[in-house]
Amino acid sequence: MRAGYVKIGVMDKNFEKRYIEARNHVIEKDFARLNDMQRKAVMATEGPLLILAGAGSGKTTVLINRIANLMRFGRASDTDELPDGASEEDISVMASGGERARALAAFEPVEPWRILAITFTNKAADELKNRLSAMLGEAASDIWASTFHSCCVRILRRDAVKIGFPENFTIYDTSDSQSLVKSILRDLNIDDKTFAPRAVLSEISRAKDAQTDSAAYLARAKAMNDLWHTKVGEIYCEYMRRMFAAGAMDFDDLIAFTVKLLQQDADVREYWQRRFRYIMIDEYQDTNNLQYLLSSLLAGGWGNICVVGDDDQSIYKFRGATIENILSFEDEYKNCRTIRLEQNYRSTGHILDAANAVISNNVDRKGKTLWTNKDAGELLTVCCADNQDEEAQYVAGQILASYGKGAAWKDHAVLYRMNAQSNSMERAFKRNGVPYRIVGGTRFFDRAEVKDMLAYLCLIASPSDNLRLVRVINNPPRGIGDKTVETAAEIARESSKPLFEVLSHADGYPELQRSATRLRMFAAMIDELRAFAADNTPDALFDQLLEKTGYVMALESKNTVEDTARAENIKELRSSIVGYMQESGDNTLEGFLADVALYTDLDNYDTSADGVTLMTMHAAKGLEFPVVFVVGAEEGIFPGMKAIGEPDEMEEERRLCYVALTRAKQKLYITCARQRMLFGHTTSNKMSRFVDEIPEEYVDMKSASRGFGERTGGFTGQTGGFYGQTGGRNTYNSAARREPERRQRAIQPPTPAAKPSLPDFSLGDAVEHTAFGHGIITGMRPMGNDSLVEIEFEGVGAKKLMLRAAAQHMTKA
DNA sequence: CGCACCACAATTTTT
DNA sequence: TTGTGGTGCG
Repeated sequence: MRAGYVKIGVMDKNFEKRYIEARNHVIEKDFARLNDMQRKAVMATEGPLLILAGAGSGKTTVLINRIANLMRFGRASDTDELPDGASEEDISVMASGGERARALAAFEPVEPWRILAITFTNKAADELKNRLSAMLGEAASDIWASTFHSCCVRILRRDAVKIGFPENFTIYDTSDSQSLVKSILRDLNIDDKTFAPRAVLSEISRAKDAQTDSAAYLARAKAMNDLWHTKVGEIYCEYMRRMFAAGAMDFDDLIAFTVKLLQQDADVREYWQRRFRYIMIDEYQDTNNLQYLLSSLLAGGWGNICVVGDDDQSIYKFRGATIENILSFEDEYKNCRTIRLEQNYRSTGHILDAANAVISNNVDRKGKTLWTNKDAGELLTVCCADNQDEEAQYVAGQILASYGKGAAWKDHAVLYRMNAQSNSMERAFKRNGVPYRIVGGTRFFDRAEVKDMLAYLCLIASPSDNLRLVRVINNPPRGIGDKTVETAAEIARESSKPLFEVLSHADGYPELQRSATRLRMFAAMIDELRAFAADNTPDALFDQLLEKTGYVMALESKNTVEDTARAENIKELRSSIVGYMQESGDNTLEGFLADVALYTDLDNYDTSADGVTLMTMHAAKGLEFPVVFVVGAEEGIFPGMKAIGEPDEMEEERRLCYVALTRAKQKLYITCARQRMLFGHTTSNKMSRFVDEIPEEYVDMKSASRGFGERTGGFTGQTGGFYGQTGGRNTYNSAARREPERRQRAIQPPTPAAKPSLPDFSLGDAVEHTAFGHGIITGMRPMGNDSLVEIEFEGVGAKKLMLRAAAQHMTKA
């Protein structure tokens, strides 16, 4: 009981209660569209809050509405306090509703810049920002909605000096770190087989996550007499030394140094703790130790920390996420409230039941059961194909049929465990004329040419960046060989001058005599560009850079398809520079470079283009599609080989399965292949245990096999299917079970060779296609033992299809 | 110094 | 099977 309202309380014991009720009523009205649990989460503003949000339960909606609540009503929805001068009249005004009621209900509305919302990906942060400004307008732009990393960069930009870094520190991405480790290995004469850069880096990363600095790491390894770890410790030390010398931080450092800064500097800590009154963290199940420390440090002032997550969707253990953070949140924050969001708005009943059934096999979880108001919907379809090509053909066939019934291509997604599995899918889609888009693979900022140009820009911005210097010094070729660079680097190290300095005065070193002119010219060019950068905007600098370095010229002179694509990418990079300047209003090169290292998401897929989405199950997290195909459901693929026999790993795979299944809104297919060729070897695997974990009553079993249901384009005529008939869908293993039919099927090579004759279509034929409708064959060219046909479809236009595949979905009209 | 050829390995991925 | 990285030759 606070002094402020005691006098009123004495006068009327009920007043306080009635006031709060009226106030809550007003606030609730603003969030009437939420369900009870969601609203509860929105209105619980004070203190630690754990929101366990199941897949598709409207998590982001809750986050956004919670922020809206804070900004409109402050902590009114979650406090017993009454404003000074609260009166009986206020209650009646609030009861009457309207704008005045809302104004009265507000209790210290929160300024937007006091709210921090942290996500993992730029995409999620952008989505949050967009939805916030849609709901709250202009004021939303002052909310800190950012990723862990960009949040840290903003904090570090202010005080990096306090931990010994220049405020314009550069950020190394993973491949920068890799090259740095590689060059360290070379310089220290360490074998890169026993000390694979990747493994070393992940060890360093783990050390950083545990807040073990390089000296401590090395000391401990030495004390334990562990050779491998000692060597890694040495590499770690050198790595940090060079990072520091270059004024660079890697992704882990951004967080580790921010944590360090906050831990050791009370002024800085208090500044931020005072500033952020409300902190929200999305995808909390994906946080690692450092991120946990960061969040609790930032929340240390007001203690208003709200974490949102789903322990069942924790699928990033391999990159350091510790599920313990969410599992132990309630122990960590004793006065914590926990709210479960279990109503799912995404999927139909059977899909949810299946997902629930699968995930219930995990032991280590908070426990949650999704439910829905929707109908049971269609049964899941599980389909076994003979091999991966047939599997892909089946998927393509189902999609064609679905498209034929009016669905858009982009309503469909194909999810696989490994990127390598996309190949067969891609081929099948090409054969059948299904437009598709692959998400993932090599990202824009990982392309060599883009990295090259960025390296130039980094070098211009900071002369001490040896790593980037080495990358571009002979790119395009300038007659400066590795040997020369090596020698120059040696000199630089011994005289402890920046490498760039040595190049500028190359004539002064006899060892560099031979290429001195070339080195000097390179240095002069960079100097010139640097001078240009001083009084020009980054986009102008970029143009200048392209011209001076001759990079694009070198590409154009080659004139192959790849090089044209590279030139395109460089243009794309230019537009991202312009984009940065427009969006941030900042036109410094340093600003752009800092941003770009964190913004790898440039090829964020445009949802406008209509096409089937192909991606890994990991990449699908957070997305949804009306129709989802989970392919490669085989032991050894999914769950992967590495997980079998490892209970923890298996649980993670199962969570991945849960994520995959819950992506589907209306229809879910699970497919597998009896035999699969992967990495050049053919294997035959059992059906995934995850399929077994789905109760049979939710599943329609099918077997995709040549000779069945060809014309219907998807074996839809075969209800029950092979395993349905035998009732033994839980075990198909050609070694263990010996029905002749099965063996025959497994052995029979389902190659086109088995069908030597081409389907009977010829030039000029009118055809009726499941998906594309009526058309005329306007072209036909033999290709291998197949034929490439060109068909002019009415309303759809010309399509190039492979005859064998197309014939499965086509009749002569 | 550039190019061609061979060996080798290959979950999952964001920042 | 595919992509990458290292080596050896012209």
